[in-house]
Amino acid sequence: VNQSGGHALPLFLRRLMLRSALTQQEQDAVLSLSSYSVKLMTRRDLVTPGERVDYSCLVADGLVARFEQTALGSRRITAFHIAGDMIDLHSVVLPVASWGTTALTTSTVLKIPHADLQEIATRFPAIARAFWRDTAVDAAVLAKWVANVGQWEARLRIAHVLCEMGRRMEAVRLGTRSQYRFSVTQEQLGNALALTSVHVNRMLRSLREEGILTFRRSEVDIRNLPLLESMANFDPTFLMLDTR
Amino acid sequence: VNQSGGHALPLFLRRLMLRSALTQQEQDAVLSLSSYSVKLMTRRDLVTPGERVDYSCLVADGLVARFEQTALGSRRITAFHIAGDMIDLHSVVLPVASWGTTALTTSTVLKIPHADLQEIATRFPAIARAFWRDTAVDAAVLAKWVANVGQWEARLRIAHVLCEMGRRMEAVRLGTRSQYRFSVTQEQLGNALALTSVHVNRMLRSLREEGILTFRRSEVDIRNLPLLESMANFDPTFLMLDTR
DNA sequence: CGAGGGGTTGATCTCCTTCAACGGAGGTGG
DNA sequence: CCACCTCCGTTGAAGGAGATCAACCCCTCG
Repeated sequence: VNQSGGHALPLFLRRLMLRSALTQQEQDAVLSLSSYSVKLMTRRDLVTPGERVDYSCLVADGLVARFEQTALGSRRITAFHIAGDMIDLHSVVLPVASWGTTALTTSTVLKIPHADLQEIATRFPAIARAFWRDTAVDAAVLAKWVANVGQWEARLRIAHVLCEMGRRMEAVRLGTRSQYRFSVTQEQLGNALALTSVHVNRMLRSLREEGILTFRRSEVDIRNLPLLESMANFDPTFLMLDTR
Repeated sequence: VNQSGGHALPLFLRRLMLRSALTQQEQDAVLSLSSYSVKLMTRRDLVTPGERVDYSCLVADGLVARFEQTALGSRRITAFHIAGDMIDLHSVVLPVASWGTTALTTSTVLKIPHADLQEIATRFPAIARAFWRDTAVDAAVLAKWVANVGQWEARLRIAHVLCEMGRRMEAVRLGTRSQYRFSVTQEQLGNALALTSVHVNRMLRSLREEGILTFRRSEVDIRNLPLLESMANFDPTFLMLDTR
């Protein structure tokens, strides 16, 4: 109960407060949530699709993906989650998730009982609103992905995701918007963007050859961020990371 | 205030209650929400992207689409909304929407002030939870779309959407899961599915020639629903329309 | 009756997939 | 400590699903 990974709750609170104002009392309630920490190896599933859960997962460290799965077992990544992200806040109100979550790298995750989340949401309407708001932002990001995957050619899709991740990394101080660690394989990146790993590789090469960015050994280094953002038509407002 | 389109609130309440249990008192609170009804012609925008709104939109009649828009003006449909759908419940907690909404056919929409929605959500935690849950289901549907658009070839994407709309139409008694009115042009359907209208046309033809379904003059008639659902890998649970 | 939007079909082109091979880095066991 | 193994990245060649371009049709509405 509130063992290691103790940095995650403050991080989560900070993210909540980027989007919602909370009183000191409400902040304390969030910080005193009980939790237990779980360490996951690469490729370990955290939640399998259709499973009933009674806790939500807060990433303390590492990289976790949310995915859809068909009856045949094929998976499609629909979201990447980094430290400070509550992956499945949704499950508080939808305990039988339609999606699954899996660790892309060795990760530490805090499991927080639904009962506790529900309790503080009921006690503090502002917290309920903050949770609801975070779920709404999540939907907005997914809507952007639908548009992104459906609308543009491979290079621009890759560009868009790398812009998005940069902003999110920066918001939790895991790097800057143009330099950060992103431990996905080209295969996984392609899976999320509806591309084959072969084509992801070729497009990364073309971006590299044009001096726009490099992506080697999990390190993203965007050399020409304004160009990348403009070609991807990237507009960060949908992330709701610096508004109030 | 609560003029015509008066059937919409009961429809909305029924949909909420498919997913959440509410006491009589809570039900009354939902039904007595104030609203004013707006009639929209085809291709009229209801909310433009980036606009600040102080009301949410409940579809009473017609077909409304939610879309993403780039700086250049190109649009991508990310959701279809039918009677009983609260299109942008999200905007209660995110008043500056990142998306827009537009009428695909002549439609009637009830605008419900955020202040009122917020008020009943604060007064009744169960209603707050029901709203939050609906937002979570919306995210789940979007996640399915990400996977659907990214994963399968054109025929199967079309099949999947037609299965989805059938279930939703049936849930609000606008038809059956295999026969319903869906007033989108092939252009709009393609826009939502990342396909050109030309290719949508060809795929609909191939589905028709194989006796699986017809889609003429806005009327969807699925002749072989089991086959369609299985080829699209359609699993209706993500819609949360018959669970509790 | 004319105009315009949407549906239908054909021909060509292209972006991306598929298949296949090889290389490099890290990890493991002898 | 080195050999082996496996996963991932890299590159080439060929094939295909869907886009693009361009007609023509039908229906509706003014």
